[in-house]
Amino acid sequence: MAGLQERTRFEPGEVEPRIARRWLESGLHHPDPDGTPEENYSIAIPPPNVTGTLHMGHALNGSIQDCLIRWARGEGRRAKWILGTDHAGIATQTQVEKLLRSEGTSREELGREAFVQRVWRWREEYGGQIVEQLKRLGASCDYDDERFTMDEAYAAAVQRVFCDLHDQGLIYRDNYLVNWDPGSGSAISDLEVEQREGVRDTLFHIRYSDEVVVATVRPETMLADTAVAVHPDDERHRHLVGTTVTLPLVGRELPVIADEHVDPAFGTGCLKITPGHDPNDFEIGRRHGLAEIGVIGEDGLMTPAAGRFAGMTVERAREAIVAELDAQGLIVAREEHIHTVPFSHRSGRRIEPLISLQWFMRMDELAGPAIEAVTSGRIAIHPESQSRRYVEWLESIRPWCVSRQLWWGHQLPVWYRDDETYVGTTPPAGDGWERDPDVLDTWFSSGLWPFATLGWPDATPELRAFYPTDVLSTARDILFLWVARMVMLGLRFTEQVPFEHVYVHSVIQAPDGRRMSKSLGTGIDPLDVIDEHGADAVRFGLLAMSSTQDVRYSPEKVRQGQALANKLFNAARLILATADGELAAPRPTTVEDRWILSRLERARADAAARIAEFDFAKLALGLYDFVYGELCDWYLELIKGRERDAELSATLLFVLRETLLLAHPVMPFVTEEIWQHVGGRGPDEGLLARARRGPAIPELVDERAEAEVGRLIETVRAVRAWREDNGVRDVLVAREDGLGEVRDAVARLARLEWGEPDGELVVVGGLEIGAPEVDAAEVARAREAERGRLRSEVARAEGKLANEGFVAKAPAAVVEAEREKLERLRAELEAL
RNA sequence: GGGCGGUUAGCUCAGCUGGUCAGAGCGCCUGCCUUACAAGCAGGAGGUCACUGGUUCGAACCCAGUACCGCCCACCA
Repeated sequence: MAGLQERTRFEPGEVEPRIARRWLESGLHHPDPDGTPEENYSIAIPPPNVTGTLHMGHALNGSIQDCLIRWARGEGRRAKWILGTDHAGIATQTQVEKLLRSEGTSREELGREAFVQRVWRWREEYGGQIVEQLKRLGASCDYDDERFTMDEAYAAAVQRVFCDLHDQGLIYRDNYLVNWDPGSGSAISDLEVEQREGVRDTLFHIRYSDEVVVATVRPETMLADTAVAVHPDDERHRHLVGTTVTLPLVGRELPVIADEHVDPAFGTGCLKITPGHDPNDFEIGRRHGLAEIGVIGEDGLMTPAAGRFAGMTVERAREAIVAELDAQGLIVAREEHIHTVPFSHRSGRRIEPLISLQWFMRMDELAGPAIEAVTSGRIAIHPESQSRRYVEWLESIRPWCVSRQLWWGHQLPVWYRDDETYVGTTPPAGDGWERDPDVLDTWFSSGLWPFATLGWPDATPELRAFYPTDVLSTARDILFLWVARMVMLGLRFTEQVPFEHVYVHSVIQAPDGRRMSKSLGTGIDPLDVIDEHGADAVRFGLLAMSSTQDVRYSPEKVRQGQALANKLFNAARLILATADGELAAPRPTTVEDRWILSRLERARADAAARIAEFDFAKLALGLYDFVYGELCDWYLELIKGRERDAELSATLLFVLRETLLLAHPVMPFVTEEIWQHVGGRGPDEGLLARARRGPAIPELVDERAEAEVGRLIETVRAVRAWREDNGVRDVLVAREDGLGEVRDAVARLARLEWGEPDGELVVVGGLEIGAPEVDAAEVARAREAERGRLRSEVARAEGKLANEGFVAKAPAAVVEAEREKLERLRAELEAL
């Protein structure tokens, strides 16, 4: 390893692989399962899809979680970041099917068993890339204990939960209208449906009888109509209720029913009821006991129930039906209709609602406790505004369709024989049983994530030590899809909340405000950015960008992080070149020592507060401010002229150590690299990642030192600004004015000599400075400008104080402050 | 159709329960190779805080409305 002094720049490309290897070899990320969940710290990573690669969202969330985990380690806690990947049913199956197609074969050709084996093989080969990519980010997950939602033990937990819920009557099989996704050839849950706005369709007005004209954008579904509905209060149609109309093309008699759902103002006020292919109509149908006819099959073709249209595709059938209706003159109007239409989130295909025999999970009984966990505060959601969304969603929760017509996933532990159904974790005895081919919704298995990863249902040491977990950090879009379900299942099966805090982070948008997405070409690959700027820079940048609301990606923040890493590196070089000796308690001997220790103490307290409130942007930016604005700009400049002694060394090394520890959760690589060059580390402190932050020392906060150095800073700045304005570079003579301990420092930084100034006298930053070479007229003009500024400020303050309302109603302290300000301004004006 | 959030310097964003709150980083301008860092240092310019009313002694901050932008939820054919 090269010495620190030979390099003037922090080179992430050289340092990161070396440091990452040391961390991995050290085993620091794999804590022993000792102690209690209260004293330990754990986070279960939102398991990325096995097919996935690292995107900005992962990088942000990884930075957040690693920051929390490393912060906890710095407290000396056993910290476990539970790692694993999700088998991601539809996504993975789709990916492998695509591969098969390119090989000229297909899932069907292979058959189920071979296909599933093929997916496993695919996973061996290509899966889990993302885990390697997390290492690049510096994420200190527990790589020694990686899980997969299809692992044997995990699968057993899934089956167990399914069977238990079935035995408890919460899981049942039913014919129900589901969201059929023609893309994946499976039912999907409500949450996987995206309501797309602004879809243009033709609304056909079709005459069913002299008095009944209905409107629909899906004429082909008329074949499945089983009623016509009108609003019960609709005067125009009330007399029709109880009569029937004849369904054109089919000849079926349809009862006219009355239902509140019908909007009398829409179209003619008559609504065709198609329980088999429309969610609303399905509800109405169930209310009125109507027959449920399915004319569109799961294969996307018209079913035998469609009569002479059977076998046609939906599109063909529509054309044929419209043509026949036209021929009979039954289409009375066509108009363009713009409305919202459901699409599959997975495949992007338009949802085909149809009735299907599926497995469902009743949620009402589970929702209550999950709501209570949040309203009672046992689970805190950050930002708080998200908890209302969570509660409202749970309050109106509907049954969850958990079966999927896929091959890749947890196959249902269900067997059928004739009319018998068997549900159990082991196959039934006897012959003739056939297993249900369906698999479970991926979110069913990931709903068990925080405890199934730790070995549940067995009472493992890991479960005892790390469950419940502390924090669950995630993006907003899976609050319902995943987080709510973990809470429900966690409470049901472990009788504990699965985590105490939910942090909902922002979504990073593309710089132009669009979504970052591969298909839009707006994605930015975090690995590219790591290559270019380093992992510390990316972590800092993403944290600094993060917010409670969505933010645009800003490369400047990453560069700011890179600058900070470099700054830390160089500050360390200076400190280590200046200080010798060992790490020790600080023994401040000067005002600047007391000042930096005071500022450091505040920075540490501030960082702790930011972590506690999940404010990562302020954590990162606060760190930047401390390192740049205080440590480097002032303290390190102040000690440059100073004689080296043991006391200075002690303070420098103390400040360095605590600053590194403070910055480490945000920028682990550069801080670890520096640490390796600090002498006199303790026996357990070979790695910064393992070292413990020193305890808070409130006594280090020193208001007097802060005031004195504050005065110094103000004075130096004023003199520098004045020099710039007047183009004066020479050393100047100034009359010393009660600067006390900081007089020499001011003189050095402002390039002054104390003495009796002669020539033109200027007052700068409260000092009288002799400025021989300055143009007197120029000085006078500057002085006049300053006078003008002060006068207007004085006038403003006077006006305020002359205002009776202000003096009478404003708090005394505010009025007093205004008076003092006025005094000060007047004094300054006087001095000029 | 409901609900939520946003609109502050050229850009990306901070500004807590109203009273030095008009800020930061980047960009821009000026001057510096000052022996940790030129990926640096010092200094500077730049904003009617979306708009319109209101409340208040006082509003970027509170209230109402308007205009854009974004997100979530929703069964109107």
